[in-house]
Amino acid sequence: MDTSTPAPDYARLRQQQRDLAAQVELVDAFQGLPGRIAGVDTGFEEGGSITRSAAVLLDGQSLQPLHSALARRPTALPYIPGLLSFRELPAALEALAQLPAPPALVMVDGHGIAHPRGLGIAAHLGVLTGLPSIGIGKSRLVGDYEEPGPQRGDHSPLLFKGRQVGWVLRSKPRCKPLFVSPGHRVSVAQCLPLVVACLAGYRLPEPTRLADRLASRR
DNA sequence: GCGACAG
DNA sequence: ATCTTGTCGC
Repeated sequence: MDTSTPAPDYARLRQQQRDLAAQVELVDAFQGLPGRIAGVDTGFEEGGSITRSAAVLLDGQSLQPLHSALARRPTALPYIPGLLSFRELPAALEALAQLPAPPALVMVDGHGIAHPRGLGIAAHLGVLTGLPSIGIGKSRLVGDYEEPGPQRGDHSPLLFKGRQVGWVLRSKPRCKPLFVSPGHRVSVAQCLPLVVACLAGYRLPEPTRLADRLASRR
């Protein structure tokens, strides 16, 4: 008999993204710096057959890690640009749910609304959990922009289909810029200062940097 | 048809 | 994302 998994219906997944994108809220759910911030990132083991997600909870003021969690799952889908969230979200949500306390904001490695259909992994995670979220991409998926200045903090708007979907941020001198976009319940204007406030001398903001260490390296 | 394309 | 050590430059 055939024990293989049925072929994923990519057209269905894309339609699901359009439906969920309609639920994204780009209005700030809080003011100032949240007391607890979570960072989420995903890596792979065994040549890609195992998906490994990490979630780290940090104190929003000191940026010190309070707790961390790991989740492993058999990889269900291949990597397809634009459909990344369906591949990484199952494990990422599991890791996030293992944290002892819910964060007031989640920073995810990947894009927010800077996506072909407005639902990058950070936006997808935000809509499913109801939590405010921000996407931190390390390279461009969609949008046009001017190269930001060389100083830490220099930035320029990321434009897509006639509107601003995020920012391109020089988080560290001599390093490639970061692509910052809101996920859910955070405004385009506020996602930038929130990420800048989490920078601690590295290219990636602390939440995502710490989650990356657990999901990939160590 | 051709080029682009998160992790 | 992952396979992989040392090495050049700031």
